[in-house]
Amino acid sequence: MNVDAQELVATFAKALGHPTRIEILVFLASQDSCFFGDIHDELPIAKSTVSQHLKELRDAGLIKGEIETPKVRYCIHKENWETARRLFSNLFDVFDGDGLVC
Amino acid sequence: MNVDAQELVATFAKALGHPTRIEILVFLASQDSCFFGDIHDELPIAKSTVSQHLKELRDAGLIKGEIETPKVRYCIHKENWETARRLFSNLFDVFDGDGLVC
DNA sequence: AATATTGTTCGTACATTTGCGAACAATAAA
DNA sequence: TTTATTGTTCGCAAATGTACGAACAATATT
Repeated sequence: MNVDAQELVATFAKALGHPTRIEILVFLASQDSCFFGDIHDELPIAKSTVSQHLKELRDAGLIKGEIETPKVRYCIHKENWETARRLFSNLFDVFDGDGLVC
Repeated sequence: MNVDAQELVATFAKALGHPTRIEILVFLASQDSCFFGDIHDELPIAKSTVSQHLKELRDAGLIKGEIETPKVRYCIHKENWETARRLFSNLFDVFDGDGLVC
């Protein structure tokens, strides 16, 4: 696990570090249809706040948003999702849990 | 992945969401000896800041700290580490990547 | 052209995070 | 008892995060 990988996993983790964003991701993963409105309907918060959370997930690379005027379809960013899966897997594997004094 | 699990994974993710904390965890995982001073020596930041990061990791349950006067030994919290590993694994598994329009 | 629909962006308020040095507490050593 | 060692806690400053409603932009509908 090199420094770049550490920074990347920290970036992903930061984006995952809010319950609402986890909820959004789980919802996206369960849906074929994933317009902004569908996501907003699932959540008890203002649409501007939903939009902000989506932007953070997008900036981190975990989701994609494409305009289908006048709607916006959001979805998991497949490639980066797999990258994140692998990075977290690697992170948790750095500790094997045996042979250490602690 | 129920709501409790989602909140817990968000808590873990938040704690993991800083490069310094990732670095600390990777270092702890690689060391038998893991006193505060050893961690501080690895990092280019003030000891008060290191202490804060350690507190966040401890509050999230990812590490344990035990006093061995006058030092403090830190280490991975094995059980919670495995819990986190499983939760992240479950999270990434919610998206199978096939059969979705996105 | 006026209106409706869908989301984003803006402006604001408040809370949290990050970082530092100084001060402190607890024990060990001189 | 004084001094040194080891970390934590405090107080502060600056940056970032969270949430809201209002305003806006882009297109579709009437």
